[in-house]
Amino acid sequence: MNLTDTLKNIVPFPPEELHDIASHFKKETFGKNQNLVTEGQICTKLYFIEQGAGRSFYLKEDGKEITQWFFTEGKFMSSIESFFQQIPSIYYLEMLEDSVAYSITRENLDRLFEKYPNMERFGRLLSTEMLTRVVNKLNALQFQTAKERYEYMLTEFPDISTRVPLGYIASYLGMTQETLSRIRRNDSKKT
Amino acid sequence: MNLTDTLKNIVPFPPEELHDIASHFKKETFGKNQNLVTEGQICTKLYFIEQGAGRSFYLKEDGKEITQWFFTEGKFMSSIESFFQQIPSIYYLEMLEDSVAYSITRENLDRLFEKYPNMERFGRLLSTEMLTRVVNKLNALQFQTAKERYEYMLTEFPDISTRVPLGYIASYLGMTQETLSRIRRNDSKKT
DNA sequence: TTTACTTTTTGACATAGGTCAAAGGATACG
DNA sequence: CGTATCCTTTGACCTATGTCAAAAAGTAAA
Repeated sequence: MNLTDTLKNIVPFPPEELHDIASHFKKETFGKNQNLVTEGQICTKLYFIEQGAGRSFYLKEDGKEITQWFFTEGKFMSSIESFFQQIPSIYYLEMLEDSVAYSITRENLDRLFEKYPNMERFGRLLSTEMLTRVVNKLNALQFQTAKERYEYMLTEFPDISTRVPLGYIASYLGMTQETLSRIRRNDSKKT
Repeated sequence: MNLTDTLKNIVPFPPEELHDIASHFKKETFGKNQNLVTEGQICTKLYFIEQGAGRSFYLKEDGKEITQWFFTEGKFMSSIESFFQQIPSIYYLEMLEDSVAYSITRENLDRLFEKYPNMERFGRLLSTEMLTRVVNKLNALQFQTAKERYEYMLTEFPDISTRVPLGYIASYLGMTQETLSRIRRNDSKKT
């Protein structure tokens, strides 16, 4: 799950472009529970996760954390709206495990967009892919029962359920921790 | 709300590019309740709505229609996943009023992507914009009450509530028609 | 291994919103 | 106009899921 392979898989960049692009990413390591972005900050970087896992979440008025998305190895992570529109983030970005990531700043990314039409294409394909994922979640939330939503989540993030606390998953699915716990109990009974 | 102005507002195309791009769109008119795409078909076109309104929806197993998105004047409409990945659509596209649209095929659009880096950029910006809209809806559905979801909808589609049947809006918001009717009643009491 | 802390499970109860059925209102058409 | 059709509202009742509180299980630190 390294960066250059991931780039190549989406757009067939010529080697020299690929090299130039990759050189604009900077390796960073993060500890478990470390925040990359907090509410109100402008998210200045896009991260590629080589190893580890993270999430985006926001705080409701009553202080409860609502998980918005999970990010794992081989995926790009950012507070998308904040990063692309350079506005204060309403989300926190938090690593859930010790992680290794490669980051690129907005300015550098924009330079790459200017320089390589392939890179524009990459950006377009990445955001349409993300769009279809988000739409899938939307469909799950719009009219499915708590149990069906949990099943959707198992297909979207097959391994996350064993890697993060239950409550994070529950809020991601728009239900309480207690409800999710009960769903799991019934699942294991039947099997 | 015409096509060339909309294009120009998103990316500053030079006039000759703009002209070439616009010439690949074909004017089409549709009657109220006409379907542009039905379930199982591959969506071959992207539509720009100059006049009118439409929606995408899917059928649940029990036959109920679930509205997924509304499209109005000045917006692009398509079964996004089907159009971009050329896979059978799980959604219907339906016009809700007599409408005028400009359509472009996937092949022609791809040619424009090849020809003009500006066009790739346009595609990228369009999909990030759509992404943030979808994320907004997601947040509304994930942890808000029926009433709050209705309020979200009034900001996202200010005029749609007077243009389409109540049931279409209710399913868009993940609630029943009866619930939405009750919410509206209480709203008007208080005002 | 004892202590402290975090996460998950369980139980009792409350409630928002769903379901079903029927009655009103609109709108369109012959 | 009159009648058929569609859309919205209302009422009565029900259920999935939320809330609150406590117990249990798991993990880490000392």
